[in-house]
Amino acid sequence: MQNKLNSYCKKLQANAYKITPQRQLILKALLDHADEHLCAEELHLIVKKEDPEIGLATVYRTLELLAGLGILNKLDFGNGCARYELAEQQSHNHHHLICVSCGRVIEFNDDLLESLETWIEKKTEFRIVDHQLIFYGYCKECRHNQ
Amino acid sequence: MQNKLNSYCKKLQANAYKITPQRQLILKALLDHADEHLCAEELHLIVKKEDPEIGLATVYRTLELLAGLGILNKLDFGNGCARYELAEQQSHNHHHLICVSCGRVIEFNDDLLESLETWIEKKTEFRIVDHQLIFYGYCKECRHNQ
DNA sequence: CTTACTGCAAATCTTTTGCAACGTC
DNA sequence: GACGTTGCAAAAGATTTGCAGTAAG
Repeated sequence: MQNKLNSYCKKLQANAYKITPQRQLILKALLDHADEHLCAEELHLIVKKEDPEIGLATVYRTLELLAGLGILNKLDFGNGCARYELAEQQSHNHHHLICVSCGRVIEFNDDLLESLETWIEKKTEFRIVDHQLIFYGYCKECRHNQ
Repeated sequence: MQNKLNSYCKKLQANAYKITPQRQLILKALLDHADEHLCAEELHLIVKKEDPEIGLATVYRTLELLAGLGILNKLDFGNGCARYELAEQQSHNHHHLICVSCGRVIEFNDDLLESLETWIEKKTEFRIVDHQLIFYGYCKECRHNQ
């Protein structure tokens, strides 16, 4: 936990960004909720508990900054707001199962997509640098409740 | 073209929705730009050429209606606005390559994902009803221009 | 001390909604 | 004629921006 926070701070410094209490709070909150895919508003609620003065705009600016540095992945689950996850600890090949009934987001790892990418690159001469795969459906619990 | 328009109108009527000039114009515009992934605003600009009175809200309401009937797929490429494509003529397994340089959207068909879905359903007991796969990268042209 | 960063409020952008008028069936 | 549909304007929700004050290096 603490060493991850440190490495993020180093990355900020390495790019001439300053380590501010707000940024540290936001990073800490992201680490504390590493499995949750928070959006800006939710993150704002969390960090406000520690520092009620912190502004929503700061959260947005920080998230954009961290995503630009590759510390975060910006995700779009079609809920009308962007969601974020820590990039580092996830492998390249992890995807999301979104339950259309309860909204639960389940992570799922796989590497089948890698061979697919290679095939596409050969076939289309498109140079792939990133991808997003989302499955919509019903999770185990929702299926049993119906 | 014309028979597709007819079949969409029949689907509307079958669900007790009325065939209005606005809805016909929107469907026609979607057919005329079947390869483009238009967003509400772009579609509005197109149909306004035929009927300057048509309102943006009507476009939004119609798109939502058509997506609900399965005539359209609603897509989210992370541009801050929803985009739409005609569902029917596309197979279930077609995906999008988005060039991060020029924004071009290239379609791409494949069925590798089907076996992946089957595997996931077995492994996670998640019942998949839909998916969205997006690749980000550089298209052939942008690669050559650099 | 310099320059980046913050909080606030206002602006922006996409999408939704309320409502009276209108048009389809 | 009934009721779904439209256009407009206002509202809503997410995100961005301008700016004056603040603080990190």
